Amino acid sequence: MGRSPCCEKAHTNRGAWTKEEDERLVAYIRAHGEGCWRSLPKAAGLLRCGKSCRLRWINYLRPDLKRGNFTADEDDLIVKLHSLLGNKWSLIAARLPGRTDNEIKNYWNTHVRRKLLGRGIDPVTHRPIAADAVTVTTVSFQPSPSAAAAAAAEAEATAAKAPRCPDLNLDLCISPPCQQQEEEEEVDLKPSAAVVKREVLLGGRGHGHGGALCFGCSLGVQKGAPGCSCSSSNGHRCLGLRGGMLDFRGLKMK
DNA sequence: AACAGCCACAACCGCGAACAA
DNA sequence: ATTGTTCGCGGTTGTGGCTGT
Repeated sequence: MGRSPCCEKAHTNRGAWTKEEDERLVAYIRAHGEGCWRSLPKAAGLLRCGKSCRLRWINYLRPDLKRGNFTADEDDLIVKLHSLLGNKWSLIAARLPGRTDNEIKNYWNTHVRRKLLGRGIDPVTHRPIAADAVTVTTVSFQPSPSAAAAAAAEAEATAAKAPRCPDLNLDLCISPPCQQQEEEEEVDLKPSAAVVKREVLLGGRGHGHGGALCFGCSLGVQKGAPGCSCSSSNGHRCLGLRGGMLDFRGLKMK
């Protein structure tokens, strides 16, 4: 059947946005709010596809964007979150107020990656490059809770032997945006106000839940099972993966 | 001053998930 | 249950600016 194109390319502008286009887009969203990107360009009088408008708004025009250089704290947090989440830029961005996934992705590829390589750390595995020849345990998730628990146990055992990020607390809790999470020794994962608005995040579209997520839970361990220390009543839908388990990096880091 | 190479970032593309009909 | 549409994500590309020769 074939996939229908996202827009009629023949009649849309492409490339860099002009100031006028920006102004039109901002004015329209101020007046009508976000949403229905497909019809937005026409309604706003823009010769752009909806996708392009969405990107432009999210990555550049949104009023809550921070812009400017990344701070050392942000830098550090990006590294930690990347070691935990991999290339899940949207999830990482959700924890950095005022930053977009695209911005973080670019920052990672241009600065952080190089910095880690310079320190002799593999930016993919977050391990010393020389140690990469040693076994790499792939954590893959199965629907069976017991298998997931086994995977979690294996992952924890592996982490104990060769932590991917030595200063990373693997009992890290990742909580939905509205979650108050102030536990000791936790990475500060407070959400941005902008992010709160987004449904996606760690609860899936419109399916957020209020519990904190422990590392075991994020690996697919059922609530209450050994290895789970979170307060969620929904053990599996951690990290927004509604239909199944988080394929954590076997879930391969590309 | 002109050119080449590099770098950073904005924008695009393709795919999968979610949702509606 | 199936099919089509829309949205969001991650990878990749294009381009403008900067620096060195």
